[in-house]
Amino acid sequence: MPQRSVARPQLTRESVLQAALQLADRDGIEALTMRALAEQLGVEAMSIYYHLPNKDAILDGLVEVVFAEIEHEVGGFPPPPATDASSWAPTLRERILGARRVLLRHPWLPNVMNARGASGPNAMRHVDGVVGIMRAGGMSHDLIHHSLHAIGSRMYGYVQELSDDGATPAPVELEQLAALAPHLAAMLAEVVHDDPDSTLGWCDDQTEFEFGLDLLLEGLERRLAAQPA
Amino acid sequence: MPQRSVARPQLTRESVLQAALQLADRDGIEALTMRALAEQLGVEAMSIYYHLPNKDAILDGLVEVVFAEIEHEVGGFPPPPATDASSWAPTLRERILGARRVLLRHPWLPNVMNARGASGPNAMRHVDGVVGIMRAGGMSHDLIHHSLHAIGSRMYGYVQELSDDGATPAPVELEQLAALAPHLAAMLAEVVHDDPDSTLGWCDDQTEFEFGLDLLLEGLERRLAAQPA
DNA sequence: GTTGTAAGACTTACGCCGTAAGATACGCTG
DNA sequence: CAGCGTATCTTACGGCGTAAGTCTTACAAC
Repeated sequence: MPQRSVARPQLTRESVLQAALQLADRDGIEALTMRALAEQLGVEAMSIYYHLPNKDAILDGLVEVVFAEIEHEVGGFPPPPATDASSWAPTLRERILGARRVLLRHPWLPNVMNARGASGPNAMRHVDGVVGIMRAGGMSHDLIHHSLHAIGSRMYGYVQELSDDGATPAPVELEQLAALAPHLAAMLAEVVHDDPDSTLGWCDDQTEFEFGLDLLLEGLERRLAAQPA
Repeated sequence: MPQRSVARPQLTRESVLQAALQLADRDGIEALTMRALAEQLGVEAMSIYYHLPNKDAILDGLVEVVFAEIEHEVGGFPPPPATDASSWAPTLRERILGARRVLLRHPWLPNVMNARGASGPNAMRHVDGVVGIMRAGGMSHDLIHHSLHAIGSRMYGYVQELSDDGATPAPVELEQLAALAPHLAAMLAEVVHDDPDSTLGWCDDQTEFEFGLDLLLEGLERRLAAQPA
């Protein structure tokens, strides 16, 4: 009846993801169902499956789309080479605040990342940029590693420190990673190598948790000491 | 046929919650469906609804059950009166690590709290204990307020700093809260009062976010300075 | 032109989910 | 024995993700 004219795609992976983003922003992530998404696209639900294999792929795609938005917000993921070694902290601060600005536009995203992870290329390059900034400031890979855990909640707007596995990258994956995120790959290579029993769970979650906790407690003690009596 | 003998309850709110806890721990939170839970209890799904109004009530109940477990782990929520004002940080540290020990046994719980919140009495008394510890250390209510936001992710194993509303308690609720969580209520009374436009969203999320972020960045700068060259 | 092929949509249906509505079995009190 | 409240079961509905198969169209080869 509606006289659909061609078989050239009006539906694409990109248009689906963009519609999904709009729908989630407008009505919340729980309103993002295959049927609702199809309706927004003027199409039947099953038609989406030609372009994306399942709903999880849509969620993963959304994470990547938002990281692309973050990249634009912070002016590109490979940060400009630092001219001043002491400027790493303000640089990092601005980068994290920029990411937060984007996440505030998509407040449902942290939950999606929490459920599905954030291991696409854009997310990786974001982390890589952070590692690069810290590296330019003179931090060791080991300290950077701890720092990533500590600021994780600020980078992503959430944190799940209770993960049961550290998601050890296989050596093969590590090579692929090097092309995409060289700083991150270098850090992993060194930190994993240092740990003799690196079969799995190469992060000691308890240690990382206490590292971040002590950072905060020390800071609070200084704030307390500076408090007007 | 199975000759169920009595109408005296074999099912209770408590037995349902305990079975739900077991099921979530064993098979993950996504396996916690009304039908699976009923089967575990040797009962039909709809029978559960006599004791709990819906599934969300079960999730809320689980949060409270786990906070009771935390209370037991840390030796009671009203912390013992501090003998030494400088001991607040180690006391708080131990309390947070204790909570983490419990959350590690129920790794699905942070996600539930993220989705459903943690506003039951046990959760409130937990926060109240933390406020009490900080208060005994000499912190102002204002500083305590900031600190709660900063350590939120450590207290709960997660953080959702992107909430859109600050959940302003109505004055009536505040009275009820005072009975349950006096330290927390005192803090809220003061902090909310200080803010002239306290109609809703009395926390400035951006300020709180930057407070916690700067705590971490300063700490990392000190770690970097202490790093062997 | 006719026909083959494959892209890109649609149709139908299945097994899950939470739960509304109501029926049923039992013990207790009059 | 009648009636009532309690606790459980039965049935069914609408919505979910998606497996399987079908239909329409554009285009290339003859």
